[in-house]
Amino acid sequence: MNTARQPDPSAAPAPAEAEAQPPAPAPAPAPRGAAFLLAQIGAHAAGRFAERVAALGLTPADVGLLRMVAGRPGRSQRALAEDLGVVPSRVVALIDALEGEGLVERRRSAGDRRNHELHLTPEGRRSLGKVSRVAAAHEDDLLAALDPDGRAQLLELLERVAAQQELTPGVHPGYRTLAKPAPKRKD
Amino acid sequence: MNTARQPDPSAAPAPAEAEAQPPAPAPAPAPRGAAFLLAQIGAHAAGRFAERVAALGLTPADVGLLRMVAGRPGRSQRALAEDLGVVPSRVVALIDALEGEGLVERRRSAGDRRNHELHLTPEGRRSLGKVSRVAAAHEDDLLAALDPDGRAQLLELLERVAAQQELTPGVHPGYRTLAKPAPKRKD
DNA sequence: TATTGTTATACTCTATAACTATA
DNA sequence: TATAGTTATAGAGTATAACAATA
Repeated sequence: MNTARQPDPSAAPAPAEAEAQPPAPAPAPAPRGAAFLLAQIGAHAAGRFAERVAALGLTPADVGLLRMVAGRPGRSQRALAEDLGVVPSRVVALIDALEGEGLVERRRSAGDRRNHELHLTPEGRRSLGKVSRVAAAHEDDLLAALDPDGRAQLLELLERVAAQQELTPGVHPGYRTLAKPAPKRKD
Repeated sequence: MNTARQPDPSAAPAPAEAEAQPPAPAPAPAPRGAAFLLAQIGAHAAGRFAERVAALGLTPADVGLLRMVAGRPGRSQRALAEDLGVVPSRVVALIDALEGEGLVERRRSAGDRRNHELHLTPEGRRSLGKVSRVAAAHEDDLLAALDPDGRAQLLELLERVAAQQELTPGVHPGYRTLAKPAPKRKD
């Protein structure tokens, strides 16, 4: 795994493309707010994390699911679906994959035989351990620009924002059919 | 548009599910680092922004494209594709949509008739103006937890991270086939 | 022959809804 | 009749690659 290189079209100064444009002091209404930076860095971070866990044969969604199962073993798929904000059929597919790799186990509930209690296998636990190490490296690379003090500051600010926005701790919105693609065009 | 509500399964304490797990003081390896928060908040921000611009009949990708065309009118589709890190055929589809709504215009280049020079129409400019207002409201809502001082701090920290990570200003990684979904499973 | 833009095709992901088995 | 889980189907979005026009 490399460390943090992005292509870098780097928007070369562009030869002014003289045509009808004035010297253009601020030609591009490029978004420069914190909201855009958060979305940009967030997507970048998610992408890099995906690359890293892909090396472990996992997707970010897999990781989230492993974490939730680890956090509360015995959970039903329906409960999981609700917490993640996805449809139950999607949980089926996700668990199928994890079970196929021997990381998660479905157990028929004794009490209500319709339920599947979800549990991590020993290998699932090992896998999650690897994820933790990967996540630590990821964090360190992503915040390479900041010293411990800056990182603490950033963390504190982000926590305040997350709390005020009522984001469920540990649940990435990526599960929730990310903001319906579009209102459907008319042509 | 509402302001900032997310479901909120709120991770109820969970009845300890006694089985083989000890009382588990920290049962869930829920990610609590800044990297995760950045990804989480970033996705949330992107989703909310998508909702807002959807009200204008636009997708976030449309907005990015409008901004780039506005920033450097006359650009060719190929140049745009390179800057965004996407394949040219995708630019075709994006521009088709924007042209269909009369926001962008293709003009055959006089010099090289293979090229299409892209320009904003007056309506495209108006549309971008609306986007700016929406973006400001979005920023304000997203950072409601922070006072002006905190916002400035956050912005500064994010800018440092973005620069170190070599993120192209104004270009959301969402265009770049977000980190190939998975390494393909073996079952 | 190389390049810009376009179209055609295939693939992946996801939600919807029908279906099974339990209750 | 209602609920947990599953399967079948269809839709959206995207990349790949073949193609047309121009250089």
